[in-house]
Amino acid sequence: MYALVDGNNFYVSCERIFRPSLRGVPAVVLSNNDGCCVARSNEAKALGIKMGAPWFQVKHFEDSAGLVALSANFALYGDISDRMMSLAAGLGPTQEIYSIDESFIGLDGVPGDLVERSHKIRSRILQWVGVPCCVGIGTTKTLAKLANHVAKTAERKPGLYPAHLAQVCNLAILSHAERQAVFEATEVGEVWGIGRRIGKQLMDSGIQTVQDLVRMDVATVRRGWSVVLERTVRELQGTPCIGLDDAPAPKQEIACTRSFGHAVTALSALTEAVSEFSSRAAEKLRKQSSLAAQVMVFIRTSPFRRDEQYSRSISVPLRRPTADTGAIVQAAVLGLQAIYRPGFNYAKAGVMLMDLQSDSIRQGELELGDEASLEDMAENSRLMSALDAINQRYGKGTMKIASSGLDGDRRVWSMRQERRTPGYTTDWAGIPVARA
DNA sequence: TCTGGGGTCCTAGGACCC
DNA sequence: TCTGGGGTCCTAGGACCC
Repeated sequence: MYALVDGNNFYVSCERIFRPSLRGVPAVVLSNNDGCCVARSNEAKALGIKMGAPWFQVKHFEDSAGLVALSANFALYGDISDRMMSLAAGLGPTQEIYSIDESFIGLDGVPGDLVERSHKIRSRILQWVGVPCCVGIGTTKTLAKLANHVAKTAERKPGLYPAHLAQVCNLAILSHAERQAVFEATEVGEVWGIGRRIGKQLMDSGIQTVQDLVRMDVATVRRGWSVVLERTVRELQGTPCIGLDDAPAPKQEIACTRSFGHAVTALSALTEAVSEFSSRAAEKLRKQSSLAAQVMVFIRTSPFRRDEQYSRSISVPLRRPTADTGAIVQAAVLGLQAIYRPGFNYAKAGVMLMDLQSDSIRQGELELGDEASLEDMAENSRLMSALDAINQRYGKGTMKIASSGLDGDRRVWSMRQERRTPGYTTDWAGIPVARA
């Protein structure tokens, strides 16, 4: 048995903790670069604002409906997430943190009434952290996800589902008829694992509701679609196929990519950006104690513009697996020089570290004399530890590689973030002040 | 004018092996 | 005239997730 605890409109809810004036009003949080709406309050949803809607298309609601938009404040969301997760963990013996606002809880062996227990955890999270969340319970992770959807939707759109399923929904204790009614009221596209593409294919072949999908024969699903969809159907039928992953493996690739605040044409600006992205990626790499054997760099123009398009990437193998910022930046910049073409308005660039391996395994090698020695490598590794320690203690970017540009204002490629709230819980200067 | 970022898994097809 | 069979590994691309 699994539960899924999921924060409602998570980023907006985080912002509302410290800005009570946002409660009850339509509010959205924008993606990086203030580009798209990535979180919407219920009031914003009611205005018809879709997930991922470009900001410039819904901006008019600012005047007409009092819509408030904020830039993403990931330092805040990450911190609130940690607090929420530690309380959610109290629901059962095991926990998988699935995303910034969701965790699966393994419920095996939990005594008593699961619904009552979930309501308690839910109010504790609301009271102690300030984030409203919903809990879905089912015999498989896919069913728990579905139950969570029901719990949220029953709250937001009265009438679609029975009112007693709002906030906490345990599909496993519903009567057969009640569960069937829920399945019939839910479109296949809402199911975890069914995206736009497969959703449309299913609809086209007459499979419209979850009930239609559950009734399908798994062999037909496998033949007509894939083993992935077969797993989803089995999970909906109550056969667990996806286990709880409470000790996630280290990442197999690490990326840092950004759209620019303004189009960039010069190689010098791209070099700054690529240096910065590389060094951030290298930092993440060291954090999970890995080494990278390859660096991929890409640059591209904006597909939304009429201009002539250009998009290219290149993989640069590293001479030996490394987590050294200098070596990774060097490789990325070399790659950039190889793919750069003058005359284009570049909108985005990125760096990905690939072929990751643990830093506890070192490939031995022959000393050929013309390359950095093992002593140099050890030296660099100490340098990186010092760099990370300084930035950890005195704040991100206290020390950085000079090729990423020194003067913040002249970095034309920096992303736009015009509406960001302070780091209320992560920055001394951002702590809210209460006045008498 | 203005459209995010960071991941994972699966499959098909080609290269290569004996 | 007539040219095998059975594997593995790698990669690119597609689909999905939040």
